[in-house]
Amino acid sequence: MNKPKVSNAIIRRLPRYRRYLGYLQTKGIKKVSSNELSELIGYTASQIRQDFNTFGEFGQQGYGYSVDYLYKEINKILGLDREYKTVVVGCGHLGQAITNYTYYYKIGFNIMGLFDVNQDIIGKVINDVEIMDSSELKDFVTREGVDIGIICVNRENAQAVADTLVEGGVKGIWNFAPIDIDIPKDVALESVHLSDSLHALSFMIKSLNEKEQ
Amino acid sequence: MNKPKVSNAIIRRLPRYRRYLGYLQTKGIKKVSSNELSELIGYTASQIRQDFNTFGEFGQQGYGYSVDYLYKEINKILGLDREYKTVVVGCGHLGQAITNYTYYYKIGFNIMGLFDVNQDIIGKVINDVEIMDSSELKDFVTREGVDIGIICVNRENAQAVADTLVEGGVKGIWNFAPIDIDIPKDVALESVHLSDSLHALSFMIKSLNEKEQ
DNA sequence: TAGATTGTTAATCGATTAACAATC
DNA sequence: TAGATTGTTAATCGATTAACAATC
Repeated sequence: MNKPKVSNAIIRRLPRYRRYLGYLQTKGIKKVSSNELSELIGYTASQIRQDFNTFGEFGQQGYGYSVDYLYKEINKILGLDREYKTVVVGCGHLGQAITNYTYYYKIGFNIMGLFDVNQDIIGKVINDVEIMDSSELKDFVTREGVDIGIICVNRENAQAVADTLVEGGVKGIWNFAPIDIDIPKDVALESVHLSDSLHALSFMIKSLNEKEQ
Repeated sequence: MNKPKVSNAIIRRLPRYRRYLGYLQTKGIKKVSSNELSELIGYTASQIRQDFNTFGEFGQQGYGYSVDYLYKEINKILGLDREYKTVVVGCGHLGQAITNYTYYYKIGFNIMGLFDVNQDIIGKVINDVEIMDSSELKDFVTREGVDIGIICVNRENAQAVADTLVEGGVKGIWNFAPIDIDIPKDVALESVHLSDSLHALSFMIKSLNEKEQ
């Protein structure tokens, strides 16, 4: 009922904490202090403690944090302690890359269906999932109770696909089309704007160039 | 000499301004006020004016901003008024998607070479560029004066590829491997952490769920 | 117990927003 | 000229950092 309202800055840091804790786990490290994490990740120890304490008390004074426990708790915070039924719309290289990626690191995101409008590739099977005609998208999403739709179509069709996904009842959309799509505010939206990212890189290169001169 | 030190927040907004100004251009719109931009993009008019004035005076009091002029100026600010020699390392689906993408929206990022370690695909041609053996990467980068390296290899090999690119003398790296690579601070680095993005989406879905209950 | 490190409050810093004088 | 809108300063807000008491 009472939304705690977590800032976007913290949301962006959480997956990073998770990544490093996973790394420590593979190293067999059992315990870590905020200072050690600070050295590893690059955030201040103070910020790390503040971030964790937004969600609970996960440490032990005088000792530090249990890597295993903290990793599990952050997974819970991120909502990674469950499975998400997922579809990919648009099976070009990007769609296939994302499908493989999600398949490979399979932790909770099950690709239930692939969709495309191109008749030449409909019927093709990728990672045990058949590519279906996009005209079946809405029915499939509704029938199967799909949670997440991944949009890998072009700019022109992205909004229409998003509308269909929302009508079908998805809870979240991961958008790769280079456009800001519009959806109801009770559906989560995460967009990856590759061109924006590339242009930010261009800016940084230019800035470093100017500094040198 | 004197670095103006532009905040990361502004850097992230700049490509977005560019995107919307490009959109206004295709609509044939010649003039826009900070209030109109605010409505369109979602930032406050005050922030928009502040952002622009970090770099210069691009508007005219009582009138607004010339779309064409502002678009050109933002391109200059972003360093998009030049060409970048670019290579892609790793030609799986992701590498090919990025190659196609960069080829399709060809504005300044020329893919000069593609590299992979897989002998089965070396020699294959994508968008007029042949896939070469990764062992030739460093020589190629040095010889051709490559500016940007795009890393689309797996986590295990990403740091080694980055090292090679830096040795070859690139000015910037666009990294898609799910790891924080380490490079000298005079080389620009932009990482796209797909898993972090997906996990942020998961968090947002969970938060919206909890709000509903 | 003494030392270490968290949890948390208070201080600082930076970014965003509001307000308005300048001026087209 | 009057109206509109920028450029810019000042006020506010929020996020980060510092400090330290609590406590393992």
